[in-house]
Amino acid sequence: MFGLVDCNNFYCSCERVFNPALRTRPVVVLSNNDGCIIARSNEAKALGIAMGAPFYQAKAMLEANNVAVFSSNYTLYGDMSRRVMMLLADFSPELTQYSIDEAFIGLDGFGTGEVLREYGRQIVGTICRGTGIPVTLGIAPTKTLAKVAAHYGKRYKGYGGVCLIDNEERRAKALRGLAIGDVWGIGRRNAAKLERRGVHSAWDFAQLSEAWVRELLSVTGVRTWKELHGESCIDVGELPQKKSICTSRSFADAGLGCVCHVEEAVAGFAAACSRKLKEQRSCCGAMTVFAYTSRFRSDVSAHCINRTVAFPVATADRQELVAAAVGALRAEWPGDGKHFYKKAGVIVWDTCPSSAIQANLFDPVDRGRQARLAAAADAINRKGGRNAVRLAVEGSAQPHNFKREHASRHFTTDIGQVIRVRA
DNA sequence: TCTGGGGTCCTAGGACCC
DNA sequence: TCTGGGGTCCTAGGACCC
Repeated sequence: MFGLVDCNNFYCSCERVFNPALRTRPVVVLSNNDGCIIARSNEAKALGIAMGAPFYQAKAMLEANNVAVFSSNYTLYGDMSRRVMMLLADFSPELTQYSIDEAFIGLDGFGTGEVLREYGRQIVGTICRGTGIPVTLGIAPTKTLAKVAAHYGKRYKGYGGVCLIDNEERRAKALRGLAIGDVWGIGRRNAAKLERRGVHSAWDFAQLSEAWVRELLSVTGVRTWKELHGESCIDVGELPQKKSICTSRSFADAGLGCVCHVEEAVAGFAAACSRKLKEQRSCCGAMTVFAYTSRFRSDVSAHCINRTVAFPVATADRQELVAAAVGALRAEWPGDGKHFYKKAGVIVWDTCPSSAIQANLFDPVDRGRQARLAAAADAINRKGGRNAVRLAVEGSAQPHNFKREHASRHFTTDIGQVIRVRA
């Protein structure tokens, strides 16, 4: 049996933990740059606020309904996620974190029926008491069915946060009541495709023949189909090293028009990629730098920068990545001063473990010197904070062109920002 | 005026090999 | 008049997830 632990409205719940006055108010959290609404409390959902709605369009409505609005605070959410996962790890020898707010756990050997349900209640209760984050647990013989169970667990209070699909009767009932688009692995496109063919519920989908599903949705669709039948075949597994790593951002207002500003941003993205690569102990063989103008505006001239460079030897070196990114941007910069770039980013790919780098006979870089310099810089940054020492081209490293007007504090990671309790 | 930021997997088609 | 039968690798595009 598998359990899926899913934090309810995770970002909103994180904000509520540190601000009890929010418990009776609807809450939303915005994407980077205060662009879109990406998390909603149940009360906000009830107001009809859509996932992904542009903030500026919803603003008046949010104010009218006394909705509390927050810029995203990933420092806080990441730390709260870590706490949830740490508590969860005590309940099962197999834990796979699937996203910032979700994890699968193995539940074989923890009993069946009421015994298992009671164990589930312990899990949910422990996390809620230990972190203040409400969670739902779905339990079923496959991961897809565990997702289905969690779906019902969230909707019906009577389950007490734990929903079990452990027999044929419950499976059939659950699938009959679930819209096909709500099945894990069936996205918008495929849902529409299936609807057109008269498949409206998860149950309808399960009644199709395997060959039919294979024909329409390929092998990934067949895997979902089998999972709905109770045959476990999706392996979420321990996440291996990432094959590509992207760091990108949108810029506030109309965007950036000067090469020096975009260059500063791109240098920062490359530095972030270097850090992410080192965290997973890998190097990259190539990098892509991109920047583009707003895709929503037809009144200004559009332009897209996109350049890929290959490294002679796979690297994660900050200086080397930043230099490559800046060089690529400059090589593609049009120089007519006509464009305002709304978004830019750096993708590193072709990754390999840093223990298995293929050397190059004609390597132009002095690797020994590079490694010593990087080690010294990393040591300073471990002590003095992430960007205590950085490359000049990265600029202030305090990004001023990202909007965060509704930010909460770093309650759990900065001693200067912890909650003060008055006597 | 303003519209997020990450990832993975699969397939088809083209280029190449003998 | 007629023109084979295997393979691999790469890329772009599309689908999905949170």
